[in-house]
Amino acid sequence: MPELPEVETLTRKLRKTVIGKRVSGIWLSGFPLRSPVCGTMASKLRNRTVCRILRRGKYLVFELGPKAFWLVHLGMSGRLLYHSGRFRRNRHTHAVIRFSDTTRLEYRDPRRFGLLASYEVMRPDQIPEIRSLGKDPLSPGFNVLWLQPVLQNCRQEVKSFLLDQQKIAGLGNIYACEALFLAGIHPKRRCFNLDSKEILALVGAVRGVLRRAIRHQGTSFSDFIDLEGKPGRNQNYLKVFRRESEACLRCGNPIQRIRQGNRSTFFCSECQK
DNA sequence: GCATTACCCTGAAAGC
DNA sequence: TGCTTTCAGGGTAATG
Repeated sequence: MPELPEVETLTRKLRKTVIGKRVSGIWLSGFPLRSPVCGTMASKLRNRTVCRILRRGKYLVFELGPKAFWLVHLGMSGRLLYHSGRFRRNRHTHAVIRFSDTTRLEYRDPRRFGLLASYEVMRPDQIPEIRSLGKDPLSPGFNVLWLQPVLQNCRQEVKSFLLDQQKIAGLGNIYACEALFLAGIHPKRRCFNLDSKEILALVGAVRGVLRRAIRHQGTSFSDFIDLEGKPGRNQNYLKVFRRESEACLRCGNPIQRIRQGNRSTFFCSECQK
């Protein structure tokens, strides 16, 4: 399940691999993903050169010259794989970008929750999906000064707040659970009830879990692998996520699991108040 | 207007 | 062993 650290890991590897390459052709499966993939995408991007690759929240944005952007979201199970030799498409391959040097970039997505789209806009922030995103938690603007008034006006449970991409862009279930544990905040606490000390702890915890995960090249349970097919290592460092009934690494009490908004939440009822 | 819920999808795991 | 059911979760439309 690619969240910010996994997409950031991919972005960094893609920059080293495909920047400067010219697209000579695009193959599309024709299957719909989160929404249908527009067939004109291939003609819009053909003969263009990848000049910049950005990450915004969990989105990858490829800039291919003036007024040509390729937007990629990996959803739950999406993968981007780089091939310098021969490879076989499988039933979950939904796009293959062929470069003029014969290397290829393959998009696979078994559950088809991802998104592929092209946009003719001047800047990435004119792409609707990007425009609606909230604050990037690794940006300087993600701080107590910004977060405190936002939380004060919000009645949501803090875990649901952290998953809301229109508020904070890039956190998913794994890192929301981990950040709340690190900050010592119960996931069902209402946002407006958090005090300034807790908000300060939350800002630090969110940044901390994301930076650590990027250092470990992302978290891999079953889905995430990088450009060369290698898994991340951060699953070995998680404190609560998918550790139901196991001992809390801080106090020894069993980790609990509850359902919140159709998602599993893992937490320690002793350490998180 | 805001918060919550249901739905899309397929592979893996659990249950029978 | 093999079939059926359940679960996982990101984003969004529908509902409360």
